[in-house]
Amino acid sequence: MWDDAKIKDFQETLLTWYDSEKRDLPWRRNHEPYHIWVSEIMLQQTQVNTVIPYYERFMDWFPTVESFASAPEERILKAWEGLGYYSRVRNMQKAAKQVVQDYAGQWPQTANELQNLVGIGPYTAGAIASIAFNEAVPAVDGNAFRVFSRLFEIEDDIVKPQTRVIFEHVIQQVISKERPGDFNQAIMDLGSSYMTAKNPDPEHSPVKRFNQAYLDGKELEFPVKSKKPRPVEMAYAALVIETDKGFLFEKRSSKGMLANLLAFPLLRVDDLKEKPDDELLTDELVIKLDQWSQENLNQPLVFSPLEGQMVKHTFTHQKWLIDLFVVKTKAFDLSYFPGEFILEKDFDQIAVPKVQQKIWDRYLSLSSNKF
DNA sequence: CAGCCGTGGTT
DNA sequence: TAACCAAGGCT
Repeated sequence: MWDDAKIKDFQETLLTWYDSEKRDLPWRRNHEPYHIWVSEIMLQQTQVNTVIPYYERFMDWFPTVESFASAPEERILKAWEGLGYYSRVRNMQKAAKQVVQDYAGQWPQTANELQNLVGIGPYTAGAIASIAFNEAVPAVDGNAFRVFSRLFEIEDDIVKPQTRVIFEHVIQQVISKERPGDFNQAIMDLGSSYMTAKNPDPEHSPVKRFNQAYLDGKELEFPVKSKKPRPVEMAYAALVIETDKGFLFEKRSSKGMLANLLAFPLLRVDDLKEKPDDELLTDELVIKLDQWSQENLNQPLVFSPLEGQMVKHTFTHQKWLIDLFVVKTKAFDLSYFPGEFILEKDFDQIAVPKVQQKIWDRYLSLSSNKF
């Protein structure tokens, strides 16, 4: 471990660099906890350039924590459309209601208390506490893992949850007690510029003389990170049911993929083998779908396979292979089905996940090709 | 703890 | 293309 003089040297070197080179980001205009919070949740597993336009629009739509807490669910989901990990925004609204009701609109000011809010874990609590309230606590994200594993040649696997605690202890030793928020943000800027995962530039880094891994010629050996398994392939049938009142959307279950979002009904067909030409066995499947419609919609629909290439969509853990089946019919009673008919002109009012957009695009191209 | 939860960009 | 990466948290 470094001695006090080296720690002081590191802090001054880092913060001097940060003062002159820090990125101009919309959530760095002030230290409002609401602003910091929104940006930190958006930035979870999401790149800065992706977040910026979402952040600007979010603040336009929901200028205060009170306005966000009272917004309709469809509106907050729409604000999140395309960002992914949709439970983040639903948890955000729960947390906002906690702040408004349990804390009378006054945010808790320590990392420990902040973790009582839904969706705020160790990293986000540290980030908000240090940036908004100047508490000298670490904020261990992917950048911090990358930067400090290299500086100290820490070989623990960063995929393992307990490794975070090791890094917190190290960072607690070197963090600036005067400017903890700037210190944590400087580490993030460093991790996304000179100390990136794949093409780092340690030679020109402001902290290169503190970078033991670089000095030893082992920059790319850190951080140590075990590999994740490849996505599991799953076959689906997507049902495009068009009526005089609009297309049928299903409100998805509150658990699992794309929870609570609206989408065309999707049926797992994992017991059916794919044909070599990349299609499901449609004859068998059409019969199953007809049965499904009778049992779930109380409506004897007869589906037709929409011939053409299947839709493929890869998530972190799953790869979906989707064939389309269509039927045009008269609107029917939806009392026993969790869903609704939506006219095409109203599609832009609801939040749809990427895979749903792909299915719609494929439907449009295939059905227009017929004529 | 290990598995789950989206999307867009890069190589 | 497949694999990996990006300001993680929940169960």
